[in-house]
Amino acid sequence: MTDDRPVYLRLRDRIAAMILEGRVRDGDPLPSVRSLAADFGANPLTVAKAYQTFQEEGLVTVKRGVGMFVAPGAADRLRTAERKDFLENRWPRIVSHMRMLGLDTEDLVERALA
Amino acid sequence: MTDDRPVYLRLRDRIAAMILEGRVRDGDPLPSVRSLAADFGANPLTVAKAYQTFQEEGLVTVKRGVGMFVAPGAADRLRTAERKDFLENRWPRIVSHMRMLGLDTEDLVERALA
DNA sequence: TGCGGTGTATTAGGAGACCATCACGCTTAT
DNA sequence: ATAAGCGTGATGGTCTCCTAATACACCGCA
Repeated sequence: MTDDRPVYLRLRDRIAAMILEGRVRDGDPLPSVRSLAADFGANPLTVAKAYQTFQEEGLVTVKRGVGMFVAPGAADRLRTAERKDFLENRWPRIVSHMRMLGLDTEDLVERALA
Repeated sequence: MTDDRPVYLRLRDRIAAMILEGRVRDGDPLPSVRSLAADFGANPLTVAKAYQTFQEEGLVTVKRGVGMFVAPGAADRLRTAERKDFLENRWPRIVSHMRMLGLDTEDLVERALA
């Protein structure tokens, strides 16, 4: 209801949040696909699909038979990429939508600090 | 690429924008499903599906064999509903996402709506 | 009355996401 | 050496959603 996006994308967001919020740092081990699958009530392959998107960007390194680890500088690179995507793609649309709805600046900022 | 959402939802946004921006007013005829389909390169039934979401909310009235028309007070009701949805559901997530990225919400909002 | 416009019910196709299963190769700890 | 845990590959199936093609029912006007 609240989020109808695919499971593997929500998992991707969860993993990204762990890195961006510093809950896991460079070189730290990430949760195994099996444990994350158990936590999330999902299939291990679905979790693997989420991790795969980070591997392709070199943000996590894989040691076969051991696990997945945060790549060096992953947090910075991820933050840079996410900022760029947000500011260049998402934010302009959000702004035009807000203008179309005639939303007030004070109202938005006020709610943002709640 | 830039928007992977279903066609009927993008059409819904386009129709909503026509109403919210006052390009069509109460009682005005809306583009026929066939003409909109031709413009958008979509199927007439896909357009009909977009219109259907507005019918269910009573924002457009249907005259079979004639066309679709903007219902009385549609713009106001639509604006109210869209504002509520944005402020209650979308905006909080956007704000938390900006915080995670270390972006200044207040600064961005003021620049955007200046 | 006939024609061209309208919306729409039916039906079917296709794509994507997700899960289940089995198996394999790898590494680490016991 | 053995066992346990790890990521990964190959299949296959199911489910949901989106989209499409066809055909039909309706209305207004010449």
